[in-house]
Amino acid sequence: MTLEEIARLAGCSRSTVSRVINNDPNVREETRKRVLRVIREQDFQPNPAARALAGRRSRVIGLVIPQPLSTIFSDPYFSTLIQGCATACDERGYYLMLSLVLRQADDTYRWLIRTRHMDGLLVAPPLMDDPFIPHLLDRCLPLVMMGRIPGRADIPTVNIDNVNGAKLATQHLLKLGYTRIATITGAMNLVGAIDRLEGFLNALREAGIDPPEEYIQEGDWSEASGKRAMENLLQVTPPPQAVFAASDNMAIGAIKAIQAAGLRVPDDIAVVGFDNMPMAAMADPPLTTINHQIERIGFLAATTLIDRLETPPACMSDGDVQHVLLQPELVVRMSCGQSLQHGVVP
Amino acid sequence: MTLEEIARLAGCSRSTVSRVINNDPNVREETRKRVLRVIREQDFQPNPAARALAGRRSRVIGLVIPQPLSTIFSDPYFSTLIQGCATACDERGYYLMLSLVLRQADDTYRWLIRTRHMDGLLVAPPLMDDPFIPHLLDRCLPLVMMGRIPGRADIPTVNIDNVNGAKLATQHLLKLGYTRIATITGAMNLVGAIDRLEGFLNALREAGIDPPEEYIQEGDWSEASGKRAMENLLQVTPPPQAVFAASDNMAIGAIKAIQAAGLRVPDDIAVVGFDNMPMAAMADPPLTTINHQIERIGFLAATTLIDRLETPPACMSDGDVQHVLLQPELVVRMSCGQSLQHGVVP
DNA sequence: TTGAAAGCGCTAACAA
DNA sequence: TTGTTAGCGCTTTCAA
Repeated sequence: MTLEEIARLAGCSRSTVSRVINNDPNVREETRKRVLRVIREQDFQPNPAARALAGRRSRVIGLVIPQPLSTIFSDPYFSTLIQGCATACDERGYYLMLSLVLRQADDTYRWLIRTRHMDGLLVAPPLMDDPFIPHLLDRCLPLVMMGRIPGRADIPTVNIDNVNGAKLATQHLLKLGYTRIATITGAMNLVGAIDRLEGFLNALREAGIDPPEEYIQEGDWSEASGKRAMENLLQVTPPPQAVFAASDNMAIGAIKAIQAAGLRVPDDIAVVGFDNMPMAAMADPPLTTINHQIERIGFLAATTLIDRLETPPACMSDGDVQHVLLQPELVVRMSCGQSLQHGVVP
Repeated sequence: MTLEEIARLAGCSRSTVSRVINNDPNVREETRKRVLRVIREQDFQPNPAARALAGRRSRVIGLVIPQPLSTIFSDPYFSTLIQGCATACDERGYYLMLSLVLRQADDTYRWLIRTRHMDGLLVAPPLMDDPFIPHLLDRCLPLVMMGRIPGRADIPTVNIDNVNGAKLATQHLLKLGYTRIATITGAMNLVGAIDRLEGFLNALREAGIDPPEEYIQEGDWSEASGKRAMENLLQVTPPPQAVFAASDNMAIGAIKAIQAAGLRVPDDIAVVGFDNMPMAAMADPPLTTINHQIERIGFLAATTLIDRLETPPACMSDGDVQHVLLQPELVVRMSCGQSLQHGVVP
């Protein structure tokens, strides 16, 4: 089944059918209806290869997650993010193609771009000094980052305010009266980890507190790393009264380390996480954390990219680069040592 | 950059360049070298849309996992499987496209097929009574299943011998002297869960044991479900001396339930898992389990599919349908109550 | 509002 | 072993 055959059945020309398929307004309403009926009757779907060749666009969007496959497929964070991207693509008639970066090599990226298999790229999470970015811009492949990318205001981003989120969490601990507050950071090659650490430090600084170096432990977002980091913190004298972990995963690891040492959360040490993943509410004790809309990030990023792709270059001014910054919110549960009198449970 | 331009630079015709790109043997070695040099110099990559249109094949393979996204992206099982598929595709010059099935609806599958975006499909895990399969065969989209599919010898499969794996695990428990052996099954809408239950029952039957109904608890592969199932088993009188869980996830849930009840593994109740995931070796106590090569399943399935795609229809006889069955092996650790005298640690 | 016609960049049959 | 040529099924001017 081809455009030509649909045209014959609908009693019009191939061009008209093409216009209907592409929502061109220059079609008489009656004609449009007739064509749509035939398309439906025949269960017709235009050949994507032919569309891509003639139209110079594939309607495929790539999603690049510069992390090992094992990370992508174990952290529920990515599942949620991908769901958001996929939903937006689906609504707009695009395909989302997860670009599985098998080797973290430079030429993988180049290959990705040269193949021209996709019209644009969604990338997350941003790395510090990602060698990818310059390549992409060279090749003029439209790109939306899910996360802040330092020093490049020319790339559209959709992001949550990590600095402010970490600040909210830390300020809550301060408000509860803790003064010896430690943090377990994410992997420091990621911009998000840097930002969350900054928010933590900002809050303490504003309270006139300068934490000792040993109170800042680096993790890698995983539960195991949170546990290890907490074990280190328990060795410090004096030990912290409260810990802000940059992810729920790590917060839960920290809780386990505390409990394994025979101490109680929050009575002996309070813990706050970040991300409000499903496991946070189920933890024992339920985890106080920072809620943000991960799925929405994916959705907005994909929408932003598709909008860009569908804007004729003529209408696109340089000032149009979008930077969306979503505000997170504090969710108070039990692990910080306070009942549910503050904050919002979504 | 197009074939035509490469041809001009290499001093030959477009067809010759095309032949070089497609590894056609009918090219003089000298010519081939010259063309390859120009291709490399120009960093040329043929336009995939044009290739797909002219060649009627896209070199894209779809991977369909009929499970919720949250499951796909949390169980390390899938990460490993996908890695295998992706590696094989990469080696053979194919793209692997993860088909994210957002809505588990019938028309999603139809859409997937009609779009003709991909040359073939890899599907796992097989469901009992999957409505997908008939659709696929209608549309003649080549397909390889990763897992057994009951009653359809005409579909190629790559699978591990789940029945035998479960039997090995159960026989090991029998050999250690346990007689009251229970099982926690996977989700019973999956063929693999059915098969593992069958292997368990076979082993007991051959030993002349007929387990009470309450010794068979249904889980859903997740740790939480394993915990719940084990809690049920602890209520049964007499309680089992040993438990075969159809996945490591569930085995670890079971261990936690046993320990939460103040009992010890393996002293009070022995536990055996299935899959030999990384977490199995790290569990406390380390988990006796069934090892099989998940990544290899993915690799072989993709290879099988690509071979089929590249076999001219004329050379393909109906008898060629491949059914690969990999044999799993027992890995003895501590959770079954025996030192490392049997079995193989890979 | 519609149709005719010229490609998009490649593959593959056929001819040389 | 190589070149010529006719499409693949669509989008997109341009003209009517």
